[in-house]
Amino acid sequence: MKPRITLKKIASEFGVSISTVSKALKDSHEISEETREKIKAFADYYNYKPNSLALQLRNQKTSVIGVIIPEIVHHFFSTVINGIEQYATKKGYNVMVCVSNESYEKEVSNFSVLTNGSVDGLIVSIARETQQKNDYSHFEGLIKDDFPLVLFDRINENLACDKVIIDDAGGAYKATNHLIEIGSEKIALLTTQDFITVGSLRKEGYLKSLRQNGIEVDENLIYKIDDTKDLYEQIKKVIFVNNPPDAILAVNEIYAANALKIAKERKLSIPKDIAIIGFTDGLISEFTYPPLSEVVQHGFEMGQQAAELLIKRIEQISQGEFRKEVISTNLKIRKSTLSTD
Amino acid sequence: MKPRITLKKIASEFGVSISTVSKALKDSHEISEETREKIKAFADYYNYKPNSLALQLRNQKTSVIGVIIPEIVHHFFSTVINGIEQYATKKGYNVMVCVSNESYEKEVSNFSVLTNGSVDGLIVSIARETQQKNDYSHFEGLIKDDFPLVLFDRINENLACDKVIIDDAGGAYKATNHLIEIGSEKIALLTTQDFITVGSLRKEGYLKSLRQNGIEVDENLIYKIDDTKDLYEQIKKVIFVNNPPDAILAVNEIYAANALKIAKERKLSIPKDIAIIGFTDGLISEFTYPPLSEVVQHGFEMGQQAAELLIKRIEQISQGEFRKEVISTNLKIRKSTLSTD
DNA sequence: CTGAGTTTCGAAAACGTTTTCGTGTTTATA
DNA sequence: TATAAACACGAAAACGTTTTCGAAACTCAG
Repeated sequence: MKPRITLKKIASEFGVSISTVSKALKDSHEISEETREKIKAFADYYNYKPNSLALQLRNQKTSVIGVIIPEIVHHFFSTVINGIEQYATKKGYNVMVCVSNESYEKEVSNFSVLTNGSVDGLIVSIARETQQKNDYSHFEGLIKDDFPLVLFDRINENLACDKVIIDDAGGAYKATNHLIEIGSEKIALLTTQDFITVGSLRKEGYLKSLRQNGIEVDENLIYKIDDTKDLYEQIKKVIFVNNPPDAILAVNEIYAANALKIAKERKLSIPKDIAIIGFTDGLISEFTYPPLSEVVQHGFEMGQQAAELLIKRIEQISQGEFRKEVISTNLKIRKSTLSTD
Repeated sequence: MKPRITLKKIASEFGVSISTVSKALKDSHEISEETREKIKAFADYYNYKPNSLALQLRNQKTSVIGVIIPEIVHHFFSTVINGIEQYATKKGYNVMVCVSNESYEKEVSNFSVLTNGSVDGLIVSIARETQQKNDYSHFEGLIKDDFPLVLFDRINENLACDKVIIDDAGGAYKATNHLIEIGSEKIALLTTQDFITVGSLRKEGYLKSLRQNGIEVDENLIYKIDDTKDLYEQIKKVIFVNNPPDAILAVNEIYAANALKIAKERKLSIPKDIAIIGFTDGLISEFTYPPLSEVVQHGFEMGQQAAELLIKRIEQISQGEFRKEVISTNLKIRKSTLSTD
């Protein structure tokens, strides 16, 4: 690669000092019209652009925000990134993305790479393994130094930083209410293991709705899916039983889509025999048969919010007092819960 | 944010020079055991880590690779990023992602932001608008300076740089052959507008298969979908006609899924009345009813290949002679083309 | 012609690091 | 005891930029 042209080279070209060149290029009145013009012409010709590393070092500011997510091949997370990216770009920031791959160790290593001066702040959604280990020392280190940090979706309540979550409990509550309204009585919940915060929050919303509607909670109807094992087999056990549930609330799209598929394999009519609704963020729901009703999670807004909170921290527009933004959900009713009687 | 600790601060703490501290921390034999130990202990206690900006500036190397993609909320592209990220991480590089949003202007601005010293090289998939305008001056500027650059998927043949594409023509050829084998005679092609290279390559494969099998090409069966307009309405015109095709090859998953949905709305039996296969990269195909057959594009491998090519350029392992890697596709046959007679 | 003011530029510090080279002190050897 | 070698450290340059401050040189009024 050809070395880029620098102030020094331009300076030596004209036998002037570096400072003169710098000022000339910034149209400083300190430099004579004549000198200015010739320097600018030359710089222009050689397509001079200030080296951003040098600027970042001098200004002690990178204008880059780091994002660490558990996976990137995931509609929800990529939607959030999109929101982050868009807001960041608008504010003159760039985005550096790292993937923890749900691994504690990779998350820690991402932390150490990103927080050595290369980014002004960090937006993180916590890896599964970290939630499982319940070890947040890498976060605490940053927090101690007041490093700008925003958590989203997979958060930890005890960490002192800005957070943005979706209204998990509320969404599950609304969805369960909806199922009850259409006449469901035996509603199974397909949720994650307990240590995944969003899973347990959604479970709470489900429980709240049942209680309010006077439906007794049956623990046997609550299935905690292990994401590291075969989903299909686990969900099969929900539906291929003697007395299957008449409705399913799934905490994500994949669980819901699998449930739908399996229900059809069991020749159940949907939603007549079994209604299905999922927390869904992707494109699957629209194209299943019947299309899946969903709790819509507004990932894009979430990303924007996260970026806004972070940038306000970085630029010291907000100080002290950490905020927790809750992105509300809404129901999109499709044929999987809409009985067409 | 608390300022991070630097060599200078450590030096002044012990009344030694910066160089001494630097050497001590690197276990240089030049420094006495005693001095070394106390400096290391102190640095450790204050969690010293070298400022990466300073290192990058000094070493003239950022160990960051920039990626510019048209969209990020897109299964294929995020899969590619995943491949890039994984390979890059393995080689000690970080990834900076920018989204052009299919816009020429944003692509150009991404270029100028990323190529001012903040990345060692660039991996790009060209924006739709750029392909339409056919203006590649921003690429040519980089190429003139031998800036490490790799194009993937949406490439331009005339640009002198490394490229990695999938075997678009081959995939379409295989898919069309498959449709013919199962007895289809009137095969519609749902493709993109001509300026999208992958679309036109896939069309070529389709045409080749038809010709080889002695089927006359009917231009009326080739539908060029405009992505900026309503897909559903456009695809409806393919199927809600007097004599609908008995097979459809779609150049992406969304077209295929829509076609499937619409065919069912028209009460066509799949694959009996109409077989459908798509170039698909996402999760939809598995969950439609019937599940969609697909030409599998190996996005992850593509990302890895792109990263490998780029890093070899950056590290001057490869020089001159640009390479063009072709990632082969394979067919995944599902019920949408598998007649179960 | 002198003093003040203006114009035009350069030196140097600063950001944080690494590395080469030099220098002073101590130790060992003849 | 003189000399060489080993040891322990510091100064300074380099990466590329911005900015403050100082200083020449020039202009102009009195």
